[in-house]
This record gives sequence, C-alpha cells and structure tokens, in this order.
Amino acid sequence: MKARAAQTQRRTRIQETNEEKILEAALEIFSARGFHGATLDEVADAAGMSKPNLLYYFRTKEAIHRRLIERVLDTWLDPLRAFDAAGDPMAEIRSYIRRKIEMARDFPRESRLFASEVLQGAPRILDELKGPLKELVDAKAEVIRQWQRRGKLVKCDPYHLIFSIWATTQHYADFDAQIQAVLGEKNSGEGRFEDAARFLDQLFSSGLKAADPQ
Amino acid sequence: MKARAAQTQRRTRIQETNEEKILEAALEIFSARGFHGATLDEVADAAGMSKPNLLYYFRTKEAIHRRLIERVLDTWLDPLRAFDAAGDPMAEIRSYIRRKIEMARDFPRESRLFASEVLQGAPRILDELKGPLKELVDAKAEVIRQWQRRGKLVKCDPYHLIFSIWATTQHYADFDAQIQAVLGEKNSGEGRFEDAARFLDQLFSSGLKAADPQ
DNA sequence: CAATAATTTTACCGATTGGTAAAGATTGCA
DNA sequence: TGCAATCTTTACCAATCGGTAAAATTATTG
Repeated sequence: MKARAAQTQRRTRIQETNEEKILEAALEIFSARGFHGATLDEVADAAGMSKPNLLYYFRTKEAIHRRLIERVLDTWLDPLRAFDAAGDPMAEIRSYIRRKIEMARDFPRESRLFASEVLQGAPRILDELKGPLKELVDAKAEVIRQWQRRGKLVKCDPYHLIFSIWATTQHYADFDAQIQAVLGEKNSGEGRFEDAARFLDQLFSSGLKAADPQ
Repeated sequence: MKARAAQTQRRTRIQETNEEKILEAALEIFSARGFHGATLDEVADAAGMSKPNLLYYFRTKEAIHRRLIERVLDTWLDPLRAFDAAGDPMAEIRSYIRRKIEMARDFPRESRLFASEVLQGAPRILDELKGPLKELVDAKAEVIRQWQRRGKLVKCDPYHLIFSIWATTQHYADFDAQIQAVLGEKNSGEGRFEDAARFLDQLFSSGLKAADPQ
C-alpha cells in the first residue's frame, strides 16, 4: 500500500485540491508558452508550490500535459456529441456554431493547448484522434448525410462542413493575438465574439440553405 | 570592413547558399517542433553543418526565427494584396480562397510556423501585425464595403469575412494531423485539398450570394 | 604566390531544466 | 496520544542547450 499519489483512487482532499491547482496553473502556462516553452518552475510557481512538491503529484512534465489534454479533448467534443439527428438540421448546426464560439470566448486556453498539440503533429494524442474522435465524427457525418438524403440540407461534404465549423470558431481563440491586432484597440472587449457569431450564423445559414450551385 | 556575415550586402556565393540552407532547415524544424522545441543542434544537423558554423551566419536562434517569419509573413499576404476592387466580387473572393487553399497544400510548414507564433501571442511579430497587416486588411475591408454599398455583394462584416477565409483555408495546413486522423488513411493523398476547395467554394459562393437574411 | 579575408572545426562554458534523494513537517486515525 | 502515512522542503545533479574563443582551413585577390 502507501501507493504513490494519483495511482490509487483520490484519497485525501489535499491531493484533490493540489492536483487541481497544478492543472489550472499548467493550463495557464502550457497554453501560453507551449509544451516545450513552459518550465516546471513556472508551473510550480503559478500553482503556489515548490517544484519537487509539484513532482510529488505528477511524476513528469509529460504526465501533467497528458492529463490536461485528455480532459480538454473530452469537454471539447461535448458540443458535437449534442448533434441530434432528430432535430432540425439548420437549428442543430447553428446551435453547434454558437456553442463553439462561446467556448472559444470562454475557454481560449483550452483551445490553444489543443491547437498547439495538433500543430506539432499531435504526437501525444494521435491515438485519441484516430480512435474516439474519428468515430464520433464519422457518426455525425452520417447524420448530416441522412439530412441531405432527405432533402433537409443542401448537399455538401459533411466532413469538410465540420472542419469549417471547427476552423472558423476556434480561430477566434487560437489566433486571438492576430485578430485583436487587426481589429485594433477599440475592439478590445468581447464584441468581436458577438460579431463573429453573427457573421458565421449568416454565412452558414445562407451557405447551407441555398441550392447547390454545382 | 570585414563586416560580420549578413551585415553588409550579400558578398560571397557561399554566404548566400549557406544562409538558404539554414533557413530551409530551420523552417523544417521550427514548424515541426515550435520555436522552443527546436534546438540549434537539430537545425544545424538538418542544414548539414556544425552548430558553431551555423552561428557564424546567424548570431542567435532568434535571429533565424525572425528572418524566417518575416519572409513567411510577406509571402503569406500576397494573395490578399491581389484583391482587386475593379474585379468581380465573387470572382475575387473565390480566387482568393482557391489561392489560400493551394498555399495550405504547398506550403504547410510556412503556415504552421506562422500559426505557432500567433498561437503564443505573436511576441516577435506583434508590431508587424498591428502595422502592415492591419493596414492591408483595413484597405481590403474597405474594398469589400464598397462592393456591398454598390449592391454587388451581400452585406456582412468584411473583417470577419476575411478571418473566416483565413481560418478555413489555413486549417488544412495547421490541423493536418487531426484532419488526416479523422479522414483515415484512404484519404492520405492530396484529395482532401480538392474536396476542401470544392466545399469552401460552395459555402462561400452561396453564403455570400444569397440575400441577407437578417 | 603571398597575404589577407572568409569559412569551418575543435574544444569549451555557464545557465537552465527536468528530475531525485532524503530529511523534516504535517495530518489522519486507532 | 502516539504512530504511521502523507505531504513539503532543502539540497542537489546530470543532461541539455544556446553561445563563445580561437585555432585551423579554405577561398579570394593584388
């Protein structure tokens, strides 16, 4: 017994709160500096503890990162899971876009952490992408195809439709520095997310409702 | 005289070819591992020279990165510069999208290098973004507004229109690992770029042609 | 062909970083 | 209360990394 921390089930309240503090700090640092750019000293400092103490809860830097990105990937896919075949296609899609924009606004660090990982070839989560993610997307693409077969949605590649929604929404978190630079200081509030939501709603609404021009 | 390498005008052919070899190698490594994740030993190795020899041509790691990203940012904006107020709005926009998709296909490393920098807050190029980039986008947004005022294009926020084009096209370079994981091995050729081009053309064509539903 | 300038190699170095050993402090519980 | 388990701190280390000094080599030029 006396198993090392984080191996057996969560035992003490100290463990739970300290692991949470570490993950919160690590999210802050990793998302801002990237995995390699972040140092454990920084993370430990942000978590309000010493580095050896941090390493008491997570044995390696990678272990922190792994736990962090697992959690992010999971919550990140919730909106897509909500995609309902029984619902109205345009309502489902518009609702999905709105949710994703809200997540970009409310959880930009999570988005950037994920983007940073994928950008470098997703070395630590490739299996997750090829497995659970692919299965979920395959299923939802089939839902979209059904809608299209029944004439309830304009025909188009369902995979690239999903990709375009991911791209346009996450862009506002991942490329925030560029967007704020271009829009200038006057737009420094959260207005850009409102404007983005309005624009994307318009683009996808009319873009997917209209008859296929091909 | 005897100025250090790369200070005065390009003198010898050796300098020119070696700097080119270094930049090519650095693009490969930096885009794959990020600035912090890349090491000078790796870059020097990929360039086929020793580290001190590499540092004879670029005094610091940052100097390499700076030169690299300056060049990328410049060529990256060429398609946007080609935006012509005199041309047909939809033709201009569709042509812009096609070019950007081609760049994502042909220059993914450049796209990723840029994305990696912006993702971390663009610490090394914020001035470039707030200056030249913003001015260019401002000018092109005004072109779009003119088209809209003359009834040649559906009304929408021109800035977010540009953002959505950047997002959807660069996504195919930056998130390639995810896209290939989702599409599976059968789609491992370059077909996904063709499919993406077709989808985006359809989305933006009908999405911008249709009457404003608001 | 000297001689001078440009390039490359060899041998290092100080700082940082992820991680460890082990003693000390605290907590939980019988 | 006392003891065992958990948690924290102090002191440290080996490896890596960006960068330098200076000698050795190659190219250029008068």
